[in-house]
Amino acid sequence: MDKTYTPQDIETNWYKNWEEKNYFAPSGEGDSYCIMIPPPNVTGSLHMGHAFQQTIMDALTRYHRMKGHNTLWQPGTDHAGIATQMVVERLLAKDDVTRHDLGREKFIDKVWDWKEQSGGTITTQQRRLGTSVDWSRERFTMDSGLSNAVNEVFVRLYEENLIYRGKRLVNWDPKLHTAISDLEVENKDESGFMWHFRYPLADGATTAEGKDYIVVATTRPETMLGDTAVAVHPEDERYSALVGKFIELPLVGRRVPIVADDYVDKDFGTGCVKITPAHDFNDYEVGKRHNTALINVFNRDAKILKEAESFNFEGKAIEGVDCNIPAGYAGLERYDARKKIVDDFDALGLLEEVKDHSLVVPRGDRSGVVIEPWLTDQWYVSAKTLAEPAIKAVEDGDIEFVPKQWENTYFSWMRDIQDWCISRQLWWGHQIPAWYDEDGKVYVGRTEDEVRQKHDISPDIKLRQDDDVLDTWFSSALWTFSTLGWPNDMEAVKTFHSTDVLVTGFDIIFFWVARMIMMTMHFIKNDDGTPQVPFKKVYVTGLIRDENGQKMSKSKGNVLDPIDLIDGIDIEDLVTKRTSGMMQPKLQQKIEKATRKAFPEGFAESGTDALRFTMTSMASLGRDIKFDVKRLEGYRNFCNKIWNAARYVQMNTEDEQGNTLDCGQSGGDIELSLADRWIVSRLQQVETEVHKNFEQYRFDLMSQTLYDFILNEYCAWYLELSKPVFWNEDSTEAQLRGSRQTLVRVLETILRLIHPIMPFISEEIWQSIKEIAGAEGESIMLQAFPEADDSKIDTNAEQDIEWLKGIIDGVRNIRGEMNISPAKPLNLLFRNGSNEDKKRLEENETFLKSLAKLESIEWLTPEQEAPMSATQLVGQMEVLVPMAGLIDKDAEVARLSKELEKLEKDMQRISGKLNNEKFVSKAPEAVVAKEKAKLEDMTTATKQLSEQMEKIKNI
RNA sequence: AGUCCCGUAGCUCAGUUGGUUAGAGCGCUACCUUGACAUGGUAGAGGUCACCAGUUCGAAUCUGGUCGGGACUACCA
Repeated sequence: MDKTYTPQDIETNWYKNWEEKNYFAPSGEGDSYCIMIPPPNVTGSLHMGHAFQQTIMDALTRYHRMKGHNTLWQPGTDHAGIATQMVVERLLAKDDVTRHDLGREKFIDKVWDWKEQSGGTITTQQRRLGTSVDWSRERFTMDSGLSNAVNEVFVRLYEENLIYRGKRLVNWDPKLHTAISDLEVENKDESGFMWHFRYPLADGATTAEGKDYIVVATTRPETMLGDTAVAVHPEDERYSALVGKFIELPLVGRRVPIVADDYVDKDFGTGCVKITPAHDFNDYEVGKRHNTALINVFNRDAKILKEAESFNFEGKAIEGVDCNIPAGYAGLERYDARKKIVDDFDALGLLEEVKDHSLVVPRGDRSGVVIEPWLTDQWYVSAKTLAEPAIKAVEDGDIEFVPKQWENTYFSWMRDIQDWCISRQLWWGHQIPAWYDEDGKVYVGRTEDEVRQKHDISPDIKLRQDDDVLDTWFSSALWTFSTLGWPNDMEAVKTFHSTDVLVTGFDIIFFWVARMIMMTMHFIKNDDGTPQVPFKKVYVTGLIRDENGQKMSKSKGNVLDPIDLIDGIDIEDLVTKRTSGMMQPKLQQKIEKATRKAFPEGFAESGTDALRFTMTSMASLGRDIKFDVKRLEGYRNFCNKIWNAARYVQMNTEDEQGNTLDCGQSGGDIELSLADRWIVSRLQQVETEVHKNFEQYRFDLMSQTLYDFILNEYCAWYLELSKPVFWNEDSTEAQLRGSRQTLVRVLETILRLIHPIMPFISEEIWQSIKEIAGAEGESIMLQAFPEADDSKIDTNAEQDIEWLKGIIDGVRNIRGEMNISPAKPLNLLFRNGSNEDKKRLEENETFLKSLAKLESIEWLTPEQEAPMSATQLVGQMEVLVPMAGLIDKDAEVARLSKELEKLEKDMQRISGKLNNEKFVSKAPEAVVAKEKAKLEDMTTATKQLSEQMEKIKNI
């Protein structure tokens, strides 16, 4: 092994080796265990969230593989309809070409070209993380197999009347020219205005107050061109006489009825609401109840039409409705139209008031523009039916969320689920398998041929396939079974479905998790016809945030690239990376400043293992993670520590020529030291703990357990305790063999324990010690995961070590507080010890002398006068360090009084408890006994220490 | 408006069914190049567990409320 730990030297090599040897593929033996990767967007690159989630998935995968399961971690990417189309369009725009110039087919070819060239970015990056996914099974949502599954699902749902087509209001993105689902709309608080308009009453009607107009308030004046009613509350006395009468819509001149509807809030504004059913979701419902027309005034760019279009609620165009658009409006963009409407009302004296108003504005999550509710023909999945069993599965515990509170989120959405608009007016995606004849009649089938056959359509009748494609999430919803070969090849489905756990973020519980549950349960059934869930557990991770708790985003310039943390990056490159492509110089400066302040030196190389360990150590449940680079540094040092511990092991299991020494791998007498028995005992407990942590998805606790054991027990104590054995010329062969064997086997077990989290360093070290550890095999990743053997738990050894540590810590404390050089050997005196103490000292004198750096140890009899000493208590036993020439009197007095003060405080608290009648009578006996024992110990300790202090004071 | 989460050391966080001397990492202070490791070691300082009330012999932990921070959903034109 090299003297220094350099992760770069080992990581990529081992990954290549594993992948080439096909270790990631399922073994074909044992119970199956399967995780489906949440398919990253093919346009994407690796971010901290991926690193976090994939670390967890890989840890689970490696753990189960080592436990002997037939383990599959299924990789792949999704085609990201809008995002990908936008990327390619942007590239084309550089050459001044639009997708319309190319036409649909050529454009799609371009997208595939792009995918071939750049779509692999994220999978290359994933390999750097050490992910043990089965690359031979990699899938892409636009692959023929998955596309086939999409078609199949669409056709079957249509045949079951669970997919339908209709003219409805949708969330229309006027920039991208496509419908989007309600989930893709981000509602943001923004400030705007509330305009109060006077609408003149028709036919000479007047209000109760005698006015010849009523006042409506709106935040979107431009929609008034499409008003088809004015609504008031049925119980609003101010207006009850007007219900059934009309207003005359200003500018337009249309007669519009006044209707009563309890959607209206009497107390809000004037209590009168203009109703524009074709441009507002609430108004749509009101209009429907009163059977008004739907009047659309916008084109797909959200510009005003020359003439409005009228429809009924069946979506049919209707005649006889006044569709007049006043002069000067046609072609105006919606905000220009708004301004003109307001100006025109003002000019007519109909603008009563303008107020500042904060409102919620819907924006497209991709385009960022304001979404327009717009009347179009779209395809929908009727979700209610599908949601029912999906809700039940979680209620019954067939699917469990970890942590559980996310089930609330899931239920609240599912119980009020809306139909899902699945058609998108894009080119990149799964084109909807529906065909229209020349009369516009629709036929749905897997292929055009199937449609013709089924409906007996002669070849000379022209059929045109629907132009639209399906929402990307529609194909993602099939991910757990489409990737396994459904519907054609069911073998892998039978083996691996239901999958075991889904690891994902809460941000896509609705988008993906819920829809996957619905689709899967509808299509995948057990032999007895009961639905199969897509996964049994959903482990919901927190979000990774920046050092200030902000969400990471490119536009904020606060993203961390996991690869930069692994490889390191200097500050100049980091600044360049974060500010490149920024349009605003001001923002650029701000980001540069913040970056330089947060990371003045950039990042040092940490390696994948350290990053992964950092991820798991922060993975507590139900909490976002403020990523702290300092933690990463700490765990990089931890890796270094493991590396050096392994070097120590190697140095003590080889002679100077590099020949391996006898570690008992081929038999021979073995004698174990106290330290050996202790570390083996502790190891069993750690193993049990790690299994438990995996079961409960407590990767943070697992990391803590491993960190603590490796650093504070194996390295800090055990390795030190092994030195006296190896350095003692009197050690027997059996003793040497015993300690060497323990040393190397515990290390080997540690490596297997950390392997799921730190695959590279564990493999690298394992390879160099496997033989002396008596292990066989090509790779640590195929070894068995350690299982605890309770018969190796040795309570006596643990207590003896505690005793030993107590003395050593005591001496170290005196050295530290008294400023005695660690190099100075001390003469130690013991007094007031029990037989147990005496026995322990006899057995462990060499350990003590070596670790506490002692010259000599002597017992004093109780009556023997001790020289002036610094004192520590171990139980009742006094450990004395004579002061002559070493110890400052005042310092020792200060140290003792500090100690006494602490004791006093504790004693007060405890005796308070014990004097409480109720505590003694009601608390469990064991608790009372424990408190009593404590108090007794403290009383003796106080007595001993204060006597000691008096003596020193009186010198 | 509703639902949920969080508030523990200077910072980032653990603390599993109520009983600990409330822990870890980083940072800080002092000392130490000792034959795995200065990417190290040893010792130390640092917390009225946001606040109030209640349940209990006993509360960081359970209940209710207050304050503060955050997330999601739904929104009144």
